[in-house]
Amino acid sequence: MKNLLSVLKISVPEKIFIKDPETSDLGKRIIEHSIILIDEIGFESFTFKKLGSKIGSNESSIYRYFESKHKLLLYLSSWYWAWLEYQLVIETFSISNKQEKLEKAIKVVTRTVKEDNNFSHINETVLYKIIVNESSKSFFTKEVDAENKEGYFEVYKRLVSRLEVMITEVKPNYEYSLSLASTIIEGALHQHFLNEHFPTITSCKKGKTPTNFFIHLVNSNLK
Amino acid sequence: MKNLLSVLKISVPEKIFIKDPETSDLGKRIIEHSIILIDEIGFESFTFKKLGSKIGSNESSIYRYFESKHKLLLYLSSWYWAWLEYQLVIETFSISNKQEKLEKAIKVVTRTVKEDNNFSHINETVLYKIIVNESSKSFFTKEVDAENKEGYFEVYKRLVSRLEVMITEVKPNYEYSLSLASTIIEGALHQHFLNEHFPTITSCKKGKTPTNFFIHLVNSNLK
DNA sequence: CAAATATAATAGTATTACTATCATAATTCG
DNA sequence: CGAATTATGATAGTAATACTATTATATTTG
Repeated sequence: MKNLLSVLKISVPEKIFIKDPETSDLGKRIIEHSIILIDEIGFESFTFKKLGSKIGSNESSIYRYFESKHKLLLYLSSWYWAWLEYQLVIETFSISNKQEKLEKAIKVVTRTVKEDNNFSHINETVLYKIIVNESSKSFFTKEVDAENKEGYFEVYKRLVSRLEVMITEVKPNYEYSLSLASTIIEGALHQHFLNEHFPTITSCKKGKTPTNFFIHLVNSNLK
Repeated sequence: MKNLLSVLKISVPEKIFIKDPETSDLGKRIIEHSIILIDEIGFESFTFKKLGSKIGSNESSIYRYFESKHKLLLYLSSWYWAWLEYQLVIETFSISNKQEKLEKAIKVVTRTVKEDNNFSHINETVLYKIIVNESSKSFFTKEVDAENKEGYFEVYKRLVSRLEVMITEVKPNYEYSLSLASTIIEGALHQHFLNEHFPTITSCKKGKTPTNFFIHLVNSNLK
């Protein structure tokens, strides 16, 4: 994976940023440390001023890359979903058995990101924590519909669609494949959150993972 | 329902408020209009100052009821879950067939709140919209664990537990009943959100409701 | 009717989420 | 190489936010 990604670039919708952070050293430091800082203090308390002082740069310089911290969150989310999509595609590509392929897909989209793949400045393990805890704030806004029209959520929607296709392959006449796909992806994040903060309302603990839960759910559903 | 609730009072954990808004006219107006205003402008743009001018009262007076707008959101969420719990209990109480009872329970917790039951100053239809769009912000914070210890999420967790009990009644040896219960409750909100904002990634449209989806899912799962 | 309590009015504070301007450093290109 | 362009930094400023504090005025209760 490391080798492949050294030639590929995770692609995020262009309208999300003013200047592509991948094109400069400062840009990369913005991304790298925004992930760390948001994880540390939470998205609400996160400001460009604080980030600036963390990376020894200026607030105004960060504004040259992102219009607002909301746009930065959109960037991080899109990046994560694109990265997951990439993994989904390569890890299922060569599997011809439909059932097996779907099972692998569920594994990929529901597993906890624990190891840092660090082919880049982005720490995926920490980014994953942000996705679990903060990413929904990127769409629970009054501007969702306008931003959706601008294509800000394309990557996420494409990932759901890819999973949906695999579900439909296994059970062509199933009426709720899209809802099942979106439930798996969002539900896995939610179960991870519950495991960490509200363990009394999740079965996912001691070896029982969200992956186990969703594979079991899908298997008995599509039989 | 209207009659029963005129003697009952929806009970919200006491630590959430400074002064119980149910005990005064101003308090009730705060709740009534905060729901309308949050729905109108979104939780981010909502302020006590704006609410004050809407209800012809003063910012400082609202602070005597709630420490912060975050606490107000916790109040509204708890109120909603308590109201749902109440409906869950009465609507399933007399059903002795376990399968049928569970199905009714899923209906109650996944249905769209469309009609206003207006036994009180609270418009449940609008409150439901807030739950779909804003309520997750009440737990996606750096203070969740501390607030969880204070009991702020008790009502929500109790609702999940009640559903879990009914699932276990139908299939005692099922390993993931808690995760299934939490997935149904959170997942239904998510599907409602998708239906409104990202219709391309949900099957729930034109007569196909989140209720249909989850009932189908659970039925084929627990068979 | 006095005392207690609730509400309103006003002021003040540190911080936020920016925008604008100007200076300086680094890069590119003829 | 030197000029022009572009990127970054420093500073200042603004309206709004999320409060706290104080004092005044209603309203309720005993």
